Amino acid sequence: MTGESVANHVLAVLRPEGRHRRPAEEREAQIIDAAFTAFAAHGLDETRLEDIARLAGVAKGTIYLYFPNKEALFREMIRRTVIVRLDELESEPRHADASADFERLVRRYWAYVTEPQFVVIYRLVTGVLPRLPELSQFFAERISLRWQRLLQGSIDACVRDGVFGGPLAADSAHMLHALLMQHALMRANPTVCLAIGLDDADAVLEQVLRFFHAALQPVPTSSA
Amino acid sequence: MTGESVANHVLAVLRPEGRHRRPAEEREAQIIDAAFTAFAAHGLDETRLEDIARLAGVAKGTIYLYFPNKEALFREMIRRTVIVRLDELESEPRHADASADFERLVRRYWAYVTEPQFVVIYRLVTGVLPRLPELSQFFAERISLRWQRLLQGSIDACVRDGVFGGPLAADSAHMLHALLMQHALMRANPTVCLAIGLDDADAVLEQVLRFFHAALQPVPTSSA
DNA sequence: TTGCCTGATGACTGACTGGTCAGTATTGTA
DNA sequence: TACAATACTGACCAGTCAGTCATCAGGCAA
Repeated sequence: MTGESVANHVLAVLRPEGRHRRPAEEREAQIIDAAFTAFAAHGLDETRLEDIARLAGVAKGTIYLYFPNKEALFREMIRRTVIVRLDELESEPRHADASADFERLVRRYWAYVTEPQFVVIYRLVTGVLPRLPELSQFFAERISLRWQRLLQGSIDACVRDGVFGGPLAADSAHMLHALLMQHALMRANPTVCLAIGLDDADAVLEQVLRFFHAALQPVPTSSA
Repeated sequence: MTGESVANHVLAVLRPEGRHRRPAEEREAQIIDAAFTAFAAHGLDETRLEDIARLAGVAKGTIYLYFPNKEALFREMIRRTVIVRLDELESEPRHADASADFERLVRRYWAYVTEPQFVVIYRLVTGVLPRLPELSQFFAERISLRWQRLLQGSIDACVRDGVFGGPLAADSAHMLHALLMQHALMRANPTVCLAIGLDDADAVLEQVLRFFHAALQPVPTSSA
């Protein structure tokens, strides 16, 4: 999940499966992966370091060779998971057609918040806020605000192209963000999902997009 | 916070401050109040039973006379806080004017999710989901779905009165819910709040309402 | 006043676990 | 082969805290 690099893979293949001398990066990745799985399943406090160690195929003490303590491991796990995925997203190319670009951006965002991983991280961070308030800021800057800026830029371009209009378009990214994010979170709850039919992720996205387009119609109805 | 009843207050005043013989209900309320404060500040795991006891002005053992264990206390605290507040909301009267009714309902909802208590409970529940999954269902049914049904009913009435229209109105409560809920959650994050100017709760609500009205304009622009 | 009843107390216990470190296994080098 | 270097191990320790229970004291009936 934290995407072991090709280099590490090569090393891993060259070296025997022996328990020693595995490259530090690979070890760290192993531990981070295990930490994600364990924390996702049980939360920060209910996860035993020994469980993470077992999952990583490593002794408990080994974890302390790479991370000063449990909290630091948690923090680093969050940081890497978020950063790696943002890097992926940043590599996405831009187009000239504002409308198509907007569509692609929104679909990318939707895919991002719809992945199970996202909800897991969101829950973990939310649950741990009183103890690690700086994570809140990190999350806000790295995800919420960054995305909202991207979206607003794309919306503005669409306004220039006449795809969007009306008095609300100038500051509507947070509306779109709210719609997408909240629907992604609702989808993670089976009770809600069943009750209001959010099973089909694509259908939900279409609905949200229709709604957003309706609110930002370029030609106001009451122009009189 | 859990709203000590007047009857309990009277009893409390009549009886001396002595450590014994306080009515059971009052004791429970004391403990629940203290639990809310403590859990809100530190989360489920980082809160010591002794801290709750101290806050409640009670010995640790006393808590076990009223609640079988820490988790049950937590669960009961959530349940009561949510239920009490829903009861308040249910007592709200209905009007004949659909539009005014809608406005009032939305404002009531906004006030509800905007209160600090709501975000606290939301965080606590979110953080503890892997351990207490039934809370998720409880929360969904008691808050999300219940509210969405109320909102949809009001929206439908507005459609009948010609206040709302268009093809999206029939199933738009979850859009409104998403907008309100997510903005309430964003407002709880100072970083986001500062960055996109959500300080003024009233202004945010107006913005959301304008957006929602724009999307559900009764006269579609492209009727051709 | 006496003595029982019962709610309340808080010192205590035992299980649990984050973190440590002396020791072990493996690799590299001479 | 001998020795050095070091990644790794896991038994252990010390601190923590949920939950228990012997004891206490206020209330009340006789």
